Amino acid sequence: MQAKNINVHYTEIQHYFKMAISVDCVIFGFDDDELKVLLIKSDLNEFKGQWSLLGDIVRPEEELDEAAYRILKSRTGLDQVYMEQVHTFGAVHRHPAGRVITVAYYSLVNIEQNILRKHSNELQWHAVKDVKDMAFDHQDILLSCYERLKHKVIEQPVGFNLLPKKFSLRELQNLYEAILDVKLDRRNFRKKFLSMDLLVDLNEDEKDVKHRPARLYKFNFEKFDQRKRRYFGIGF
Amino acid sequence: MQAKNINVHYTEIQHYFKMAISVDCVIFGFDDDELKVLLIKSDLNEFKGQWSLLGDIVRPEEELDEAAYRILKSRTGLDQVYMEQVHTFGAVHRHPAGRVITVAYYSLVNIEQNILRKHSNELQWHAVKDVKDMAFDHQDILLSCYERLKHKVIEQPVGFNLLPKKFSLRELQNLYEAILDVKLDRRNFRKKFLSMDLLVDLNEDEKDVKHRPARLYKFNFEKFDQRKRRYFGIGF
DNA sequence: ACAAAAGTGTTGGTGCTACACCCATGG
DNA sequence: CCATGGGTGTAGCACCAACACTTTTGT
Repeated sequence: MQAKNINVHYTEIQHYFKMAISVDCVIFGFDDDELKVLLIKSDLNEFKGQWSLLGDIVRPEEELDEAAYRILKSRTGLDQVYMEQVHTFGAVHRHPAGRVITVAYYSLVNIEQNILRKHSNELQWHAVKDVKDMAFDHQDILLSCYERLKHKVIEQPVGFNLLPKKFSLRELQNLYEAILDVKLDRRNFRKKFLSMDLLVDLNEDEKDVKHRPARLYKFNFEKFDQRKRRYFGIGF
Repeated sequence: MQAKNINVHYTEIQHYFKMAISVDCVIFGFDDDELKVLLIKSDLNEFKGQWSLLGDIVRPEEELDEAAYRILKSRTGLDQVYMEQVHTFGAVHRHPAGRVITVAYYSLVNIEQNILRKHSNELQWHAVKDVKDMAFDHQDILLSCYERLKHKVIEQPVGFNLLPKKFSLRELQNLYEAILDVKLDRRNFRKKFLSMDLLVDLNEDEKDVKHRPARLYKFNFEKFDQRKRRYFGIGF
């Protein structure tokens, strides 16, 4: 039997318009030297008391990215945020309300400048490595976004989105150590970043710290964008 | 206004069940030292004569991966094929029949052992770099899958899925050169792959070739799987 | 003065790049 | 014997990992 093809027999597809699409946002932050994720308490009976990602149905005339951004903005008040689509989850019974297929996004925000809209205990930051027993298949979604982030952060300078505009090398290292779950050598780490020549020395030091203050830097995104990417050799 | 949240107010979502989900398959093959993609001629009026990817609606009780696999199998007859979800495309008017959101997959098949079901000119292999003017947003989908493949092939041994079980180092190098669109040094390429110690020398040579026959190898997937992955340093 | 974290160089090893000649086979 | 592609080694360079002591500041 030849499979019908939507791109051919589209007069027949009305029958199939019975699914819903949602987006789920894995909103990462970095605080207290830990990678955090913003979760909301589910009040579905099926998942009473469990935590879930921030998500919503995609509206009929709304783009997927728009929907994800709408959720992010309505919850955090933030704009201009790094966001990336990761994976689409479509297990038949993943949602109790029916066939709801969800597109997962992650985004990277700076927790410090983020004032949550509703400062309730319905919406909280959780350390990624401590999260468990999430509602729906959200644990899988979180994991896949976390894996993507781990991967991304070593090949693109996206980690800076989790830090304040001004940061010390120590904070930057703590960020990488938290995300990748590794210990790095301080001297090698500094050498690496300073030799890339993409950090701008702000001639300014940390304040209100109870030891020798560290030098502050910002990342030079313009310079990075201009630089041509080298060929990345086969490596597995 | 607070956004409604599907994970909370699901009694209201019936209203939204008006979209269709499809999957589109970017089926890559390698032949004649070129990366190919399997396309079908669209017979929608809107796209008369243009080429499109192989896709279909996801059935109500069907997983996304299942749907993609069904399409692949029904068109190529192949099973046990490498397949990976890449991205979901949801532009509001991307399909003339209504709101159809599509999940893009790519897969890697060995063209030689692949006998197309219908040997018609409706279904043909095209050199990836020559494809243009595709139906729908399929050009974008193809591009995103191709970019993903380029990326994947340098960090995971997926390229072998495009080759016969037995292959020469020359074929392997041609494959990488075609996918990455670069020229590689032959000696360095051999050194690299042989030193990884993941190719099994089959003690067998090419046949029916009008010059010195090359040694044949296979890839040792078991050994690769057992090997622990080294830490992949920050590099951008 | 002490505690705490910032800052700094060198060495050895590994892996990448660039490069040219002889070899085996078929015709 | 000629044409075609197969097969091989070395040297320089860049990058990475390992490693310990001095400096600055706050208390």
